[in-house]
Order: sequence, then structure tokens, then C-alpha cells
Amino acid sequence: MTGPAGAGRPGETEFLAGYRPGDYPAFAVTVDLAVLTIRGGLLSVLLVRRGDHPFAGYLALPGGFVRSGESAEQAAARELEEETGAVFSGHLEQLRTYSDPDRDPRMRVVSIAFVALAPRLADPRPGGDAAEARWWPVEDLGLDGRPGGRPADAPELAFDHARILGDALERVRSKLEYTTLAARFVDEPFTLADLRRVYAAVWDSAPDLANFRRKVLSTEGFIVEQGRSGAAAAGPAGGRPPLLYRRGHAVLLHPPMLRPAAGRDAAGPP
Amino acid sequence: MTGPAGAGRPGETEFLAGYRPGDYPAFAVTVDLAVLTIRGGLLSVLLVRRGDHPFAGYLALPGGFVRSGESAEQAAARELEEETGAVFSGHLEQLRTYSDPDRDPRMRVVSIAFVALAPRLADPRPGGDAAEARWWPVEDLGLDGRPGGRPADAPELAFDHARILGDALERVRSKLEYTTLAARFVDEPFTLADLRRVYAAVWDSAPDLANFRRKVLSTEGFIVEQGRSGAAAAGPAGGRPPLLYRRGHAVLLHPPMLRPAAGRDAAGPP
DNA sequence: TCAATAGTGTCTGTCAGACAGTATGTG
DNA sequence: CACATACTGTCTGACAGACACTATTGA
Repeated sequence: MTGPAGAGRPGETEFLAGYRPGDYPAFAVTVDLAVLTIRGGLLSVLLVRRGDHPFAGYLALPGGFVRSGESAEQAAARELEEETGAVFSGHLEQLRTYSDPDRDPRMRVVSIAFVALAPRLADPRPGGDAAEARWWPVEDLGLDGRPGGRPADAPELAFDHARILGDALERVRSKLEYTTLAARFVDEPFTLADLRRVYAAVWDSAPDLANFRRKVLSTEGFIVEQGRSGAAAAGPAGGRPPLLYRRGHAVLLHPPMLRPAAGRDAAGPP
Repeated sequence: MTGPAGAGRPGETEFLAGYRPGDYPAFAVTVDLAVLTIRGGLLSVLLVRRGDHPFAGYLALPGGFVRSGESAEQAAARELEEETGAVFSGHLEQLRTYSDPDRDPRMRVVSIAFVALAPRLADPRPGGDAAEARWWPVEDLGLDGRPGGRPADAPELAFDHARILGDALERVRSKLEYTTLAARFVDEPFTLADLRRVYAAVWDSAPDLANFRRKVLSTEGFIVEQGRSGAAAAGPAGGRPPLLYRRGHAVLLHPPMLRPAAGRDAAGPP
């Protein structure tokens, strides 16, 4: 792949010098972020409460406009740092783009959605037009037909953000199956029990402990042993202190660790 | 998920009546299509030769601007029909969005890329500024480090289309593992040998015939038996006439059919 | 009968599910 | 000691890889 931009292709410099943009429709482009973490054993998402119309008072995914000189990825990283007040070092990946013509009643907006994963972040600070920003356990949002059904008091999300968040959850649930992404949810060093709690929270069902250990430890490069804690970091006293690990270099799991049968439907993009 | 657009949220109608768009950066939004099919046992992609600057004379993915009233999905379907001259009935899915600020030297363009799969399409007809449109076996493009290396005469693609096509190929290769997508590449009715040739072409290595049969036939809803051909459609004479099948309703494969070890690296989004 | 393609049977190793058991720490 | 947590062993069934085998057609 040779460079796309201002390269030396025959006649092109002259062409570009005389080029005037045609009248193509103009769009505003935003990024929306599904920032996920595990808090208190629950998969949680960062939501802001909107101060302004439209959808004033509704909960929404944090996000903002892409600026002239930046890519969507740069805009997502910038918004993430504005929202959390610190450089973001976790996992950030593009989810998909939402472009229904009437998804924003103000104007034509195309939104490029991202998923971010992080171990326990500092409590977020509000910014921009967000009146409030906090973590919500996803089960309190009643997005998917999870056991227990939609909580009666489940808040409604602004725009098409319920759909975006639903897609983000499906992406993360399925990526835990065939990647080592789970380890991005925990602080280092971590124990195998910590890592297993990530799967339990994301899949809403804990894999069998012994089988989980066998799989994780036999996957070369998933996690790296780090020694035993002098007297374990947290946790209630009592019990044998666990071995500690950090993230390894492996990215993919082969073969994958499939989640239990439930929640495996709904095709959707990978 | 209740409707995003012109709903009756308190105070919003008044707000929208007085709303004037702020000065957010304006972007052109395009769709780019990686249209894939199997031709002569080779995975092939539809490419156009550009007539205009920039990248005049280069090969490019077909695509075009998203219009004011349509979603990216609608634009992709429209371009596909313009390009092939018929209503497109195959599989079309969003790949990802490319937004590097300098990916197009003319102006700021965000491109939403799609992957389309179809059984042998009519030979394409050129349209728009495409001087020529034809199928290219992907192995002739030398995109990935495939055995044989990059052909000396491999053409260079315009813009960042080599990257987009590379991502599209990885998407399709991996989706064959855990979905029934392969069946979207063949005309109905088809034989098991036809279906296996799809895997052989996409993965560049044929799964063992007996194991392949066992897997496909034991996956309920992957394919449906359709009876035996009176005297097989095509193929060289001689040999036992095969059973015929059509696509079933199943979408996902559980557990997946993993491709052989090669080509399973390069993390990349799902 | 031969060539060619379709289709079957079966052995083997790998691995996940299930679950019972052992080890090592604290009070 | 009891108790809690960490960790191990092992039986079983499902399934993929490998490959030898049989079946059915046309020439």
C-alpha cells in the first residue's frame, strides 16, 4: 500500500491545483463511545445525562464531533480523555457507523461508534454539554432480553444509542470468545479469579473454574505468571494467597473459548 | 428502543423550530464496496479503473457519495445496483469506516466500507467515472503475504483501497469460520463440492472432504437437501451425480469450523 | 473395465464439561 | 482446629484430522 495522499502521480498536482469541490452533500460526523468496565462484578457502561435538546434529560453515550484535522480514531481518543480527565491507555476499537438520515432531528449526522474497555477508571468528570456522567450496570438498562426482563425503571437512551450499546455489548461478548481481550478489563497484576470474574460479568455466567484455568494457562501468551502476592492485595482475609499474573502478548485464542449456549443468536456483524 | 427522530419529547419541538446548525466541520461521506465472488475457483473482487484524477488510471473499489436522504446502507445498495445493472440480492454488510484526514487529496472524505458477497454476477457494466470494471482474482493483487509473494505485475490500488480490501478479505475469511456465509457465494441449487470449493477459494486451502461433509451436514439448517440432479448441471461428464442442496435458515456455526493454521494472525477488528 | 466423481466408516488425538478431590493460607 | 480460598486430577463425551474404503455414473 503506497501512500494515498499528496504523492507524485502523473498530472495530479496540476489537477489538484485547479480542483474545486463539487456540490456533494455535507455531513456532520461524530464519534460515540461505549466505554465499558467491570465495577462491583457488573459490566458497566459510562453514560452522560444530556443537558441540551434534543433528548434533554436523557442518558446518552459520551461523544462529540470529529474535528477537521483528525481521524475518527483520534477524535474518539480525545473525547475519552476529555471525559475521564486522563490519557486513556485501555483498548479502543471501532464498532460500526450509524447513518440513518433521521437519527438526529437537528441535522444530518453520521456517527462512528467505538468500544473502549478499561480496568476501573477514575470516576468520570462531566464535560461539554453533559450535565452528569456516571457508570451504569448494563443490566439496569434492560437492553437485551436478559433473564429478569427489562427493569421497570430502566432509563431510555437518547438517539439510537440503545442500539449502539446493544451492538457494542454483542461485540465484546463475542470477542471474549476468541481473543484475550478479557485481560484488558483488569488491573495488573491480577489473579485468575479476577480474570474469571470478567467473563462472569460480561457473559452473565461464570465458566467452570477448573476448565477456565486449564484453558487460560494452556494458551501460550495469554497471561504471564508474576509471582505470588506477599499477602494478597485486597479480598477478605483467609484463604490461600493466589498467584499473580499480567497480560501476555497473545491476542487471539485458538481454539476459542465458547460462551455457554445462551446469548449466542442475533447474527450481527462479527 | 423508542424512535430517535421527531418524537414528542418535552420542549423539543420548540427547540428544533429555533435551531440553527452550529459551525461544525463538514465532511463528504462516501461508500466503498468490496464486492466478492468466486470465479473459476478463485476469490475475485470487482475493481474499476479510474478515469479522473486523483489516481487517474489506478484500480479502485467501486463506490460513490452518500446522498442527502439515504443511509450508508442504502447508498451501498444503490451503488451496487448501478454497478451491476440489476437489483442486488446477495449479502451486504458494513465493514468499517476509514477517516484519515488525508486519505483523499481533494477534500475531507469519510468512507464507510462495505463487503458484498454474491454468486457469479453478470459481468459488470461500467458507470460513473469508472472507465472499466472487471473481476480481479485477489491473488493477483498481492495484498497479503500469501505464498508466491506479490506478483511483479500486481496493480496498485487508489486511495487506501488496498487496506480496505485487505480488511474485507480478513472479514470474509474469518466469517466463514463461524457463520454459514459460504453458501451465499454459490448459486442454488449447489452441491457439497461446490460449497467446499468456496472454502478452498477463500481460505486458499481446501478442508478435508469427509470432515467437511460431516460438519456441514450435521449443522442443522446450514443447507437443505434438494434431491438429486437428473443429470448434473455442469461439470465434465462421468462420475456419480451429486445430491443438490439449497441454503438453510441457520446463520451461525456452533462450534465454528476453524480454518487451517495459516492466515490466522493479524488481530484486526472482528 | 476404467476413469472419475460422490459419498461412507472408522481410528485417533485434542479438548471442553463436570465434578471430586487436595493444598495452603487466616483466625 | 475450622474455614475459606486456591489449585489439581480425572473421567467422559463431542468432535476434528487423517485416511482408507465403497458406490454410482459415463465412456
